[in-house]
Amino acid sequence: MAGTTLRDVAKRAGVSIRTVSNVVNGSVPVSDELRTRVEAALEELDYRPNLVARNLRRGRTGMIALVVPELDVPYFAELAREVITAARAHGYVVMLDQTDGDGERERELLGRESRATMFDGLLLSPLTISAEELRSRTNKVPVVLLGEHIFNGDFHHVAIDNIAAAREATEHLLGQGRRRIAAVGDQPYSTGETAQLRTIGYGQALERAGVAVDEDLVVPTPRFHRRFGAEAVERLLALPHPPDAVFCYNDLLAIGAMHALTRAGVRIPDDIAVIGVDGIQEGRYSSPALTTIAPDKARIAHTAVSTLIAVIEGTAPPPAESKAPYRLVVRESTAGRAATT
Amino acid sequence: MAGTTLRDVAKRAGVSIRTVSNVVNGSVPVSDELRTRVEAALEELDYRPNLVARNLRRGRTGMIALVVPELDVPYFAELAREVITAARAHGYVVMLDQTDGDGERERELLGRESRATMFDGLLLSPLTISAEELRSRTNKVPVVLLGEHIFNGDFHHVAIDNIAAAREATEHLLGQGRRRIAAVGDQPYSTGETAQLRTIGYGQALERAGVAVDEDLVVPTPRFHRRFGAEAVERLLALPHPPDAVFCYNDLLAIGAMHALTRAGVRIPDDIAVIGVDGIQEGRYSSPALTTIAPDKARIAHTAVSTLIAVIEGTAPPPAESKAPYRLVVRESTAGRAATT
DNA sequence: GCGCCGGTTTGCAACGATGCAGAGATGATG
DNA sequence: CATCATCTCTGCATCGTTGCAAACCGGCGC
Repeated sequence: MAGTTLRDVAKRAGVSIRTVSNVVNGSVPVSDELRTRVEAALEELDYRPNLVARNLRRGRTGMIALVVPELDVPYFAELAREVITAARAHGYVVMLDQTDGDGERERELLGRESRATMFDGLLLSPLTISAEELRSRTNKVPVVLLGEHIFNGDFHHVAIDNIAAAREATEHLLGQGRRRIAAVGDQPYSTGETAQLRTIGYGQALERAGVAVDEDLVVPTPRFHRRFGAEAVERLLALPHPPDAVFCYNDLLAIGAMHALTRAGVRIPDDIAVIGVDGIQEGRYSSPALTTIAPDKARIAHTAVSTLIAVIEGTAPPPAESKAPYRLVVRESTAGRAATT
Repeated sequence: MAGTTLRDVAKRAGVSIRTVSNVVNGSVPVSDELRTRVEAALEELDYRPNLVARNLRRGRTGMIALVVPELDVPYFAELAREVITAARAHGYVVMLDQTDGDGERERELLGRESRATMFDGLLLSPLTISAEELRSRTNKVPVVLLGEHIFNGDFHHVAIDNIAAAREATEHLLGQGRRRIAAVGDQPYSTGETAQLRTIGYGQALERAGVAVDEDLVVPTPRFHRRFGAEAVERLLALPHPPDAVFCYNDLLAIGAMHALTRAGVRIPDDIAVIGVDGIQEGRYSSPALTTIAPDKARIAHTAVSTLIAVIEGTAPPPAESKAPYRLVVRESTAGRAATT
């Protein structure tokens, strides 16, 4: 059952192990005669290098780990796709794990029993773990963070400018003449930093437009899932003065929100406009199609992977946050039937 | 940069390497005195076992690979989630890769340069690779197939009964009084086996109901993506006698179809009912919510992982196909506003 | 003919861990 | 008191590969 080893091939070809290795790796010149013999033997025995042994010797595995909260959340699935693609372009493969938003699981990653020694580096999209914990527990494994959760200068990290993105989203709604704009997805507690940034951006836009923030219109949600978007909308519709637009902090919330609005007989965007963040594919084909702030996931993945590999190779500049580009994609949910894309 | 090794700890604690190993693994009894000393040293030096070395020695990596066509397709993302969870329960981690439906990529997996030696086993959701290719190239890596693509007896494989599932979907529509039922997603060429099975089930249901198959209503699509569902519907609506229901071979097609129908002003389900397959979360919050045949992904993942591990450990029965359960989830797209879940 | 050179080929050690068998120490047994 | 069993603890070999440096070889210049 065990595979063919260099030794087997060497014996068969009548050369030293080292020569076979040289042929396989092509790094050192080998005479035509031996090369031919060795190649024949490789073929006959169907040799496959044992990568575990090679990795041990080389001190590199060619694997990075990507850890996201939930893979069935489209944003993370789409991001994972890009990360895998980017990693492949650099000759790396990706081990994928999910934390289910469980802090324990995130901590495990860095603990004694973690598999961290199997990876050259770690891409982490943290949900609940704090900066200090991360700093103290990082076992010298190169880490690049995805998303905004931790923003002190200790880690490389790649994210969009959440404040600006939220501001733009809100301004887009204001530009449509909306004035009672709800914000769905706030998380006013320690691990909700991304959400809090978006609330700040939302507030900035309102302020600049001279619109007062109505606290009733800022609805927190425990997670960024469809059902919480729906629940939030139900609460908003029950207000004495319901909103005329809803800025959801991600597309899933927005889709849940639209679902609830549609059920309630509210017309989108005529009565209430909806905008999300994430640019997931689902939003293109929802009814109505969802306007969204779409981060450039390919760029995020590419930057994150490149940075991580630079850290691995020791050629990285000091930790810094890298702002990823995003764009406003206007579709039916805010623009009426004249929409695009 | 390199981590602390057993040797370092041994030196520090004044014991042999082997003893440290014994403490770490806990397999062999160690006296309290030494244990204490060793544990202190482990702590002080922050020792982490080098898993690459351990794997080399043990001949196991504790990793399995999951290869799907596209991770940004919700079905695969949701399945991947379950696979990762199931694998974790068995102490395995998952390397994830995607083939983009590219046969070359699938073949690479099994080629000389593949990383297969890094995994104990492979879960493959094949899209284009043929049974023969797979058989001839499999390098003794334990493999379990997901989905219906290959169904001869050479491989373990886990899937729903596609014929029966398609029949039930169609029967559900028939049961609603629909008679002109379109089928969207046929793939009448060599690598479209799953689709072909669904077409068979569709035909069976019609036949049993005494409804003739109208070839105009069977629309092939190159892939199972939203846009092809939309395109198919556009073609169907252009027919002299449009359908009164659409059975889409997966949920993404169905969502694309509903999008196109809604845009065309067609009422769902009043004018045309829509049903999909896959039971993705997206369908719960689409407008209208999508009726679907939902395979039990957790079961599929669990069965696949268990089987794979059995193969790895040499305790597996001979290759067989395992039929996974599924259920019909009725929502608004076929049932009107009285829907559930 | 000798020494040196460049290009090949090789053996040995090492990556860091575990399997195995044996060495010590301890206590029980006759 | 000698013998033996038991329990710890240790050293060595090994997993399959690659880095290193030395050995080898034919040919060339002097």
